[in-house]
Order: sequence, then C-alpha cells, then structure tokens
Amino acid sequence: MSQKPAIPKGTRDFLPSDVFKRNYIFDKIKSVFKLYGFAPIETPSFELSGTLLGKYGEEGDRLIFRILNSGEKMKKADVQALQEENLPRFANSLAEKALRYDLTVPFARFVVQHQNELSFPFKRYQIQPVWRADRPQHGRYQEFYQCDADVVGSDSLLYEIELVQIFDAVLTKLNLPGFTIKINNRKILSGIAEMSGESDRIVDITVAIDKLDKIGEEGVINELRNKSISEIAIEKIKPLFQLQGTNAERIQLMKILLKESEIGMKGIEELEFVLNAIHNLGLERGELEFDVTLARGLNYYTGAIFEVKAHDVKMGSICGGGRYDDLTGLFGLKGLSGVGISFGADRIYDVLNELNLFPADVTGGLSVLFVNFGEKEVTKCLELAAELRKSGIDCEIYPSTAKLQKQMKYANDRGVKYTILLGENELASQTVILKDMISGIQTQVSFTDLIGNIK
RNA sequence: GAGGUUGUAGCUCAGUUGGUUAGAGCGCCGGAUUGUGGUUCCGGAGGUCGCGGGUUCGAGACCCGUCUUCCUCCCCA
Repeated sequence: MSQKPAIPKGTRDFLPSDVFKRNYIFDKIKSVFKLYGFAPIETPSFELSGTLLGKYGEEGDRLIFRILNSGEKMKKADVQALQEENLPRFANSLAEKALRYDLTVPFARFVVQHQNELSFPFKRYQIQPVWRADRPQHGRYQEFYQCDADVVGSDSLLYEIELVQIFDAVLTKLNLPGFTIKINNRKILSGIAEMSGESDRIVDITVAIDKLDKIGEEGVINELRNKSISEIAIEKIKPLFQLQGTNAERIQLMKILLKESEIGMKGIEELEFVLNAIHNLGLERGELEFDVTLARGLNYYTGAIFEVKAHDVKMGSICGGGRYDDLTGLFGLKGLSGVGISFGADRIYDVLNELNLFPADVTGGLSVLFVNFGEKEVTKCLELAAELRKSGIDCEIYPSTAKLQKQMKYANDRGVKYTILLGENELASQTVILKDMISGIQTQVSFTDLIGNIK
C-alpha cells in the first residue's frame, strides 16, 4: 500500500465525466458574464508574497500557501528572525512567492499595473483555481475554482443591480430550483456600530452578529460580552435580532434604528435603491433578501455585501461578493471603486450533484463507434469516419478486431449513441448496419445515406 | 491553528475477548454465445489490513508516532 500514489489533502482528480460537468457550469457562468459585458482576463497562479499578505486579515495570511525559495535564494533565510522566534518574518524570508488565495486581490494588482491600458469602468471576469491551506471539510477544498466578475472604476449602484441579476441568471440557467441572494451593506453595519457607541469595534460586532443563524441570539450576546462590548451597546444591538417581514418592512425598521447615524442611513439608502430596482425588475428563481446579520469576513468590503445560499442542501454559501471602495488603494491607486461577485464552482458542482441536476447528456459520450471487422472493412470505415467528421459528427474506429461482444461492451461503457457494423456482407452490398445503442434498434443503410440517418 | 473521528480488494463495507490460509456485495477478466452491449448463469484474478515503530510465543485487532478521511470550532467558496 505504501507504494500507492496519492494526492495532497484537499485536492481532487477529475475524471472525464467530472470535467464535462465542471465545464457545463463554467460555460453557463461565462455565457451570462458575457451577456452583461464582462471580458475575460487571467493572472498567474502565484504572486509575490507581498501582493497577497496582509490583504485577508490575520486568519487569511495563515491560509496562504507559500512557495519555498529555491537555489541560491535559500540563503536569504532570516535566521535571526528564527532565533527571535519571529516565525512570520522568518517565513517571509523563506518564501518570496505565494499561491493566489482568491481572484480579487490579484485583480486589484492587475488593475493598478495596467491602469493605462484599461478603460474604466473596467468589467472583467476570471475563472481560475485558487488555493487555501485550510482544513478540508465538506464543500471545502485546498484547491478550488472561483468564477469572478468585477467592475472597477465606477461607484454606480447600477452594477449592484446587474450583479444580482447575474446571480439569478446563472443559477437559474443551472436549473437550481431555489436559492436566496442575501444582501446587506457594510455602511449599515458601520451605522450599527456607531449608534451602539462602539464604532471602532465594528469587526468584532459584525463577526458576532454574522453567527446569529448558527448560534442564536444568546450565543451572539455571549460572544459580544466575551469581546467586552458594553452592555449598553448590546442592548442597542438586540433589536436587530427581531428584524422580520418583507425587505421593505425591514428597511423601515432599520431607518428608525439608525436614524442618528449618517453612514448607517447612507447604507440604507443604497440598499433600498437596489432592492426597489430588483423588486420592479423581478428575478427568475432567486429570492433577494435583506439580511442585516450578513457580514462576511473580508475586511475590504465597504458597500453592498452579497452571499448566495442554495435551498434544500447542506452547504455553505455558493457565491459571495460585495463593493470595495479602496481595494486598489492598497496598491497605490486611490479613488477607484469596485464591486464584484464570485461563484464557487466546486460547491455549485457538489450541490448540482447532490440534487441530481446535471442534464443527462452533459457527460458527452462518443456519438459513433465503428466496429472493427478486419483490414479490408476498416479501410472503408476510415473513409466513412472522415465523412462523418466533416459533417461534425464525432466518431472512432475500434482499434483491433476483438470479439464483437467486447467491442459492443466498450461502446456501451463509453456511452456511445450509435455503433456501425461494417463486415464482409455489408462491404459487398455497400451498406452498414447502424445500431442505436439506446433503443437497440438496427437498421441497414447505404453508405450514401449514413450521415442522414445519424442524429 | 484547537478538539474529535476514520483508514481492510478498483468501490462500498464485514472481520467476536489478540490465535491456522483475512471475507462479502458490486466492479473487473474469462466462458455459456465463432456477427451484437446494457439482463441471466458458471468460473477466475485481485489484499505487506494507510505508513513507521512498539508490546506479545503470536497483531487487521492493543500502545506510540505519522499521514489521510470526515466532523465541530476558527475562517470561508
């Protein structure tokens, strides 16, 4: 057993049927991105460590895969830092490069670097794998694909509307029966922190209330206390837990709660604009829900925050996104607002698999297999195969004159739609036997009628 | 990063308090069927019991370490 090969934890191999299914998801996502005017870009799998570190908070840094320096660069190791037990600095001296952790930060770097070649607002999509040194769990991998669409260079709320429509369009196209698009606004969260008198504790407060549906009201209050948020503040936060009813009703309540907070009211105004627009436009299958407890950990969001959950399946969020006013600021380009969303292709894959929502023909089996009867017959098969391919019909010839039984079984395993039997008798009569592998029906057709009988 | 859990044939899993030669189903290969697959029947191959060490006359089973699996926390797609 020790000789058996293995792959690292949290990674997966993909068989042809898996890749067909994944491409099906990618194709739907791409087609919608394109409909909304997004253009594709790609960035390297790994970036300079400095580009990534410090962008995802302390937690995030821990989850970034580092690439060990090679050759002479090994000598750059900061041994002194090791002796001082400053492990982060030691690690940085050992690894100048790191695998990308998401697509957003590399995109920000990309925008700053190519700012003079881009016209703004710049709309890009990007479908590439990312890597996280996380503990693998259900729906959680160390290597997985993200499918991002972002707009940078405009603070127009029209894009928030577009992105909600994209969530809806893609997931509807993928035939997902039900899903909730949760929306919130970071400014509302700031408003909450402000009116509770704990403005500088916004992260602790939001991280705590984000867990409401998981640990309940008591749990959240305990966590707030543990983080030494004042009792007065907690009393002021409590009404949030009761927030219910339609989006419009929730908005009205929040307007009362946050009336003292300028930034909070600004957030409500933005949110209301998006909710109203979507309400008027309507969604296909998605439900848009204002969820004040939606926080999301990434600290670069400044406006709208999105998260999508599929119904009837135990799985974390399948999409996320939000507005970040100053992401490129980290790389020295100020004043460019961006907003974007991300589809978690691997989680969507798992959900579609679990709910059995992949179309039957997605695995794209071979259309036609020529059974091999011998040298003379194969010569004719080669000619016919060339004609089929010219007409766009994919086909193969079985490579050897194995027993017919074996050849038929192979055709069956490959999911072949038609087999063509061309033996001695058929060659003499200029015909083939065309067998429909699903119905089992065989028909004798002439060489010239063959193409017309396939499909 | 913390705690727990799992690992036996290609796959899913049995395997009693430690005791001969480690089993089943499915899959695979061959045959029944020399020009017919997906059904049936018969036969066969395939395992250093995750890996390393220890206890023992004897370990798949017990102990330690390690890797892996899944789960909770953390965080997230």
